[in-house]
Amino acid sequence: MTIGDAAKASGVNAKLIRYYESIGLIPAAGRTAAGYRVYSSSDVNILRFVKRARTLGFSIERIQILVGLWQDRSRSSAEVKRVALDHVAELEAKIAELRAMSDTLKHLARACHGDERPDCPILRDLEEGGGRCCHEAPP
Amino acid sequence: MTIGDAAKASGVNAKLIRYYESIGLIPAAGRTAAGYRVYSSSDVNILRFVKRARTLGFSIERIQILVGLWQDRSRSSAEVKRVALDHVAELEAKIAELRAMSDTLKHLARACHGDERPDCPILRDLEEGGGRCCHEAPP
DNA sequence: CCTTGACCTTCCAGTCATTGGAAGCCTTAT
DNA sequence: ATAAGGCTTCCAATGACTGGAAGGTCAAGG
Repeated sequence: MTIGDAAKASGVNAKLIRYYESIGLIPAAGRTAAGYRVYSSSDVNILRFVKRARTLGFSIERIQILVGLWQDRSRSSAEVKRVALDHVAELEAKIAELRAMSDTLKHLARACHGDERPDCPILRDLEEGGGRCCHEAPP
Repeated sequence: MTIGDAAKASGVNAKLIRYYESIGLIPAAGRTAAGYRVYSSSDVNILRFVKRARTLGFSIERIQILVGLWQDRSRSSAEVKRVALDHVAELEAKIAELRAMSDTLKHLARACHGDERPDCPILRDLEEGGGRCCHEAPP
């Protein structure tokens, strides 16, 4: 299989396969006499594993660890679970951060007339730093 | 005010202030005879505006627009609201994406014993591409 | 045999919003 | 006079790709 075939079979872009090889995420592929990379079906399996892990938002660094555990027959499921739960914790933290941003903005947007007049609570919040809110009593 | 004073007053790092100037997000500061940047309190206000907008997750590109609308006395609040709601839509899309990742992983982690044995549903999912799930009947 | 087109190769640059460092000038205090 | 600290510029790196240029290789068709 050439890199194009491996790309089709794995769903990972040929360019990205070369990149993954260059950073050491996947082992260096064999070569033909002309220098073309050659892939086996087990190489494609690794690529698919990586692709699925990226879909679940794992960083390249953690995927390195997961691939290592995957290949290690004497791994403990506890190790895998810990890597996964560390990632879940990061995802939840990010979600909470975005949730707070979105809720604040939705609140401000609801208070904004959205007409031709210039008066706008959204800009007022940005101007004042969002320190206080319409629902809070002054100190 | 020097750039260090403006940084303290606005909460924006001096390095970042220079960067914002270099990309044209904020107007170029005046200079002393020796070439030091000089800031006024209205410059600090712009920096605070930018900082607050970044805290709400707006991209630099959208902040350019928001700063423009903020300075424009003949703006309509509808324009501001549209920029804000576009951003909210992006935030919500990102949240949904991360939510799906997190839920899938939490589900897999719950099914994982997390002990010394190598058997692990998380790795099985990554191997198989997550195409099917333990709750689904085979075709 | 030659050309065309579709592959493959490497290397370099750009994305986004910062952050870090190096080398050198300016100001203030001792 | 000198030391400390702040200021200046420019270059490089981050993560995870993506794009393009310049050139080598391969199979089919004329």
